[in-house]
Amino acid sequence: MATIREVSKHAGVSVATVSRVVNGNKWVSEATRLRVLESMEELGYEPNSFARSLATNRSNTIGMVVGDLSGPFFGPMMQRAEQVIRDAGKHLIITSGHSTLEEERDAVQFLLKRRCDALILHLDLMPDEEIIELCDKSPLPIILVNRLIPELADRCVSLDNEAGGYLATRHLLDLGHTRIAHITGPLYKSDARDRLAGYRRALETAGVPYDESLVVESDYLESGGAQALDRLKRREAEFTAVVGGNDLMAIGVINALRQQGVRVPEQCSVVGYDDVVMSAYFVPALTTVRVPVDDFGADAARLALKLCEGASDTAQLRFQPELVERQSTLAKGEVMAENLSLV
Amino acid sequence: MATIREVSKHAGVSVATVSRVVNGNKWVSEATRLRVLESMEELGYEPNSFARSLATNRSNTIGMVVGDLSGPFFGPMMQRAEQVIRDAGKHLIITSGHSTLEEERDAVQFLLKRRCDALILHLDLMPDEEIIELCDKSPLPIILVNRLIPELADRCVSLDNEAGGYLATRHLLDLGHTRIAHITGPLYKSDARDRLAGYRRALETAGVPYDESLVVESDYLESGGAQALDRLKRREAEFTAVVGGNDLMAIGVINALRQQGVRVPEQCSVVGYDDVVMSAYFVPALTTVRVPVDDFGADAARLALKLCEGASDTAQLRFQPELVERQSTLAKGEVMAENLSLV
DNA sequence: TGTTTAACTGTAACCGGTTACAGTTAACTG
DNA sequence: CAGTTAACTGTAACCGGTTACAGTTAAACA
Repeated sequence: MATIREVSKHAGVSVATVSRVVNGNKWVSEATRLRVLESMEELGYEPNSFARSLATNRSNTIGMVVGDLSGPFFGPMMQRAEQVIRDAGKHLIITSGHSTLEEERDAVQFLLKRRCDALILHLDLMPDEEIIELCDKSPLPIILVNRLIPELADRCVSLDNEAGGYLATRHLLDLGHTRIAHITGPLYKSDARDRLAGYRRALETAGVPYDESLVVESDYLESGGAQALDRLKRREAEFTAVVGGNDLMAIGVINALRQQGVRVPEQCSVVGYDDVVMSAYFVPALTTVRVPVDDFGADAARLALKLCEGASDTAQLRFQPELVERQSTLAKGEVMAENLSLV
Repeated sequence: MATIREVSKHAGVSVATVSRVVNGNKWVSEATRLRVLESMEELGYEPNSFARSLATNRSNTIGMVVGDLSGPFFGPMMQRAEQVIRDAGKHLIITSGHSTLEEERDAVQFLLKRRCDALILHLDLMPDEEIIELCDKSPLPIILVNRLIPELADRCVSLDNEAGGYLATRHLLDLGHTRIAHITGPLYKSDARDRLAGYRRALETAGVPYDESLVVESDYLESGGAQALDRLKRREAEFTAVVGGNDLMAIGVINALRQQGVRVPEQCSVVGYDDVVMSAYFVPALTTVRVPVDDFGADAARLALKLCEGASDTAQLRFQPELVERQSTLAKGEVMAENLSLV
């Protein structure tokens, strides 16, 4: 592979001039530029990215940490982010946090060693303080996705989860339901707490008393949805609708209800959260809260690129959730059988 | 950030010695090693990966091209590959081919410029000859995933699609079906052709004549499944079962059948291909052919790492498909209504 | 005792770019 | 016409590692 010195010799100019041509510096005469380009072509010259990075101290790489490379949630986010970053001529390195704190730290350190130009992080488990310290210490721009840390608000791309919880619950209230169960995600995660807060606000606004026995904390997994339903049953809770903390748990709930002979949505309405691809295919198609993960990806990438350029006038990026009505919810008036009791 | 020279000064040794310690070279006395390690610790030294790459001409990076970062198919593959590669202390750079030939070429060139140590490619559109030429020209190891090119067999991690097509069809034959439609993927793709070949072999083996009018070429998309069904209908084809070229088309077919009032599996059995996550959740849960994409990822990564180390004694990695029986197929004896006719 | 050899360490030349700085024109200004 | 400036080009130092080679020491061997 040809080097810049070979090209410079071939074209009869200095290496500096070749470098200028390669980097589009304007102080090169048209004649020289053409001669150099010709030589480059002829020798099949490709700049060595290692040398370039060493000299400029920029890797032209943006690092990304996601919880899971295979989950339905992150796919669209990565897709759009990669698109944006590649269009800018840079590379995206993705690593997975695998949903353990240790792995999350690892993944971040891994990317830092790699001297990425910026980092886009989706961290589930790392506590706020640790992230704040991380941002303070590292010299490179760091973007947080799907998480709002007040101290770093202008580095966060997030969704208003409180509003999402409100929206889901409000939808059921509007349908006439008043006994509404809520299966939350792990409450050490802020998104789960926020959704719960939205659930409570919706009830309050509608004048429906908050009933602790209708709320179960779970784990965002399908199996967790089924388990949570089991706990509600043991509590002898009565309800005609369920707000799932995410789509997977909602699907778990529906499957478990079905096994118990309860028909959805006729006897019990269920709302999900995330609008994962599968939700549209599931039967009954899931009514859910859409989280614009793809926009997260695109905006996080754009923000990262901007910060790489040295910009600092960043505005907080906060998205509003939307309700997607499908077939898993029904007005209480249309409930066919008597109210559901799992006792 | 401390450099190797600062560390060497601090420890009172030469840069060569520090480098030896960092790289685990054995010709260093224990005392010196400890002194150097202490200095490294004290100064918070981290080797500069650019400089290292420049000097060694290795990037410690493996590049991967997939059709789509967000699809259900590639997720598990990336997940496992990343795991394996990170455990080896290297990085994975993933780029997406976005299902156009132009983008596929782009993605590959992008990674080559980056001077990855090896490439793992899932190419849908690039013709065999171009890939062969690519492998001949580039000095680095290239692994092909989900594709078998005879000339490069020892570089391919693939599935026996012919066997898969056979398996799916055989399953339906075993259930007593004889009028079995097949909706193929685009026949310029070898996997679609192979599955079709398997379909034919199964019929032949069972003594059922091959009927061209039962085969429709489509596009691997859900909408394509519905369209294909439409074409069968217009042909006035009669059948009691369908072999889908992949899960998405199978789901498209089932949804379309349902809209026409045909019940699945009672009136028509449908088999998918891929065993995408969604298939288990779909109602009826899809009977399908499992493609071990996660193993593709892991094995491709391992193979890539091995080739990086200079190994050359590679054996071809060919997986056998498995049938996953779920609820979308039923014995013909149990067909409730009369045979299905869409006329 | 002289010679070989193993164990360890250092010097300096690379790897292939970028870029500060200096130098050379030629046009332009006062 | 001297002085300034814009346009262009080259030299060489630098980025921060790796590693060939040479040098030193001390133990092992003949």
